[in-house]
Amino acid sequence: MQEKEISQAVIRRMPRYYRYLGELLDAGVERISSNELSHRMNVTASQIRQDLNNFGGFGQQGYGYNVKYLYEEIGKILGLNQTHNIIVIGAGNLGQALANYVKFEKLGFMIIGLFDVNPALDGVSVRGIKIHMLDELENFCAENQVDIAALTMPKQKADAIANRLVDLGIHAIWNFAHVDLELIDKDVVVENVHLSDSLMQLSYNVVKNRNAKENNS
Amino acid sequence: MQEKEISQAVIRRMPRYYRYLGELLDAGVERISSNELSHRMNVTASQIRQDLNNFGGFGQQGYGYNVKYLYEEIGKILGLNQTHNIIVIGAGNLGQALANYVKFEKLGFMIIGLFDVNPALDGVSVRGIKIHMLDELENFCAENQVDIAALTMPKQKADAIANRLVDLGIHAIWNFAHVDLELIDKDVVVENVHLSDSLMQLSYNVVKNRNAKENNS
DNA sequence: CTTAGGTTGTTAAATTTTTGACACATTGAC
DNA sequence: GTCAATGTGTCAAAAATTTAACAACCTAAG
Repeated sequence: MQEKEISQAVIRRMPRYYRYLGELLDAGVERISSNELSHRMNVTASQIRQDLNNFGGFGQQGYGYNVKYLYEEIGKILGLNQTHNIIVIGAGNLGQALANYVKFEKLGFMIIGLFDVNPALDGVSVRGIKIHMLDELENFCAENQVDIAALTMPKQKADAIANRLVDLGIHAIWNFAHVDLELIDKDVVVENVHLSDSLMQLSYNVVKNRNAKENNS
Repeated sequence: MQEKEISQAVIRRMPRYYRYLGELLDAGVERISSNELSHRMNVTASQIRQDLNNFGGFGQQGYGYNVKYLYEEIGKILGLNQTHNIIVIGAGNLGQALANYVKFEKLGFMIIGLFDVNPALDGVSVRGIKIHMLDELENFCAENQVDIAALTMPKQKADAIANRLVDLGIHAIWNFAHVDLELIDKDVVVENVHLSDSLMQLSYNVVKNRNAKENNS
């Protein structure tokens, strides 16, 4: 069905389009041209048209794009027309932060369980979501449809748990641990969120900016 | 000093090199060739050499790269040879998660204060880091050197606070709010961490993977 | 000292990504 | 109904990024 491979560079931009279209929708805007959207989003109109055309022609010449229609179509492309059940491994601050983030539910991502090894957390609930002990993982996965696992535990344990999850039939991992998971030959999709990396990128740009100023003065 | 602009694509890869070199260092490895590193990291050796050469020749023909030296040099490039003071705006779960993340300190990023509007949090400490009320922001910035502000509050307030921070002399923002900050003509470096976007990317790949399997069967 | 093997820095080619240009379809005013 | 204005989809050009190739150089063994 997927006619040709679409580059991840394009995929990375789709959520941003989705966000802006959602805002337009809330503001009651009915239609928008690639040109106007390009001004708001600070990208070229050509890129918007090119990106969208990877998935089909959603616009109409002389009219532009219907905001509601395009919003829904991008939602479908991103798989937001179905719900995804998520479990979070690691019920520390970050795990609990994810559980508390209501926004995800609006997008169809339901956090249905948290797991940890700390006995003090056993049975505790976060916004109605129960924290389980890690050894209950197998039972839980047998009784519930789990689509995505978010990994927020220390990096030392990440690899072992990732492999355990894949063997349990979970083929998508949202990885917050500060390692590149080694899942060679496994049928699994991984999305990394490396906060330290992001912070280092910021740091680089801070220092660059500071140096540029000094040289100008 | 910065001879030519280095593309953000290269900068995005530097923290990953830094991480792998740190692991090699811990493992007691003294020297490494771009070829061996490329196998471990699953990139081309050519890309490694090309990337590093943007910043100067750190290797030696016939020898390779000295792990310790290269690690330190990349650290300098990323600005990790100096400390950066961070304040976190929003002391909810995510803000507290950041405050609890010891790893950042090892990299030289010191979280020196949390801010919130919730009176219940006034004076509470997270790992020794005090939570202040948001109206103390001006005083705090006058009395402390603040390099980076992390924004973890709801998106509705993000823009106003970002502008307030810049006016207070903070020129770097680590933005977790689910908006693109509007800081036109301001002298500020922004690094976005859009968790929802990341999750949508994962969702796209999940659905794609699922479809591919169905078509093969 | 010589030489075979190994590895970088660098140049060139290939590939991917982004931008520009325009034919042609649609709208809406008159 | 006509026509100027608008705006997409798409093709081609430009720019950026990645990969390949190789000369120059270093290491280390004999």
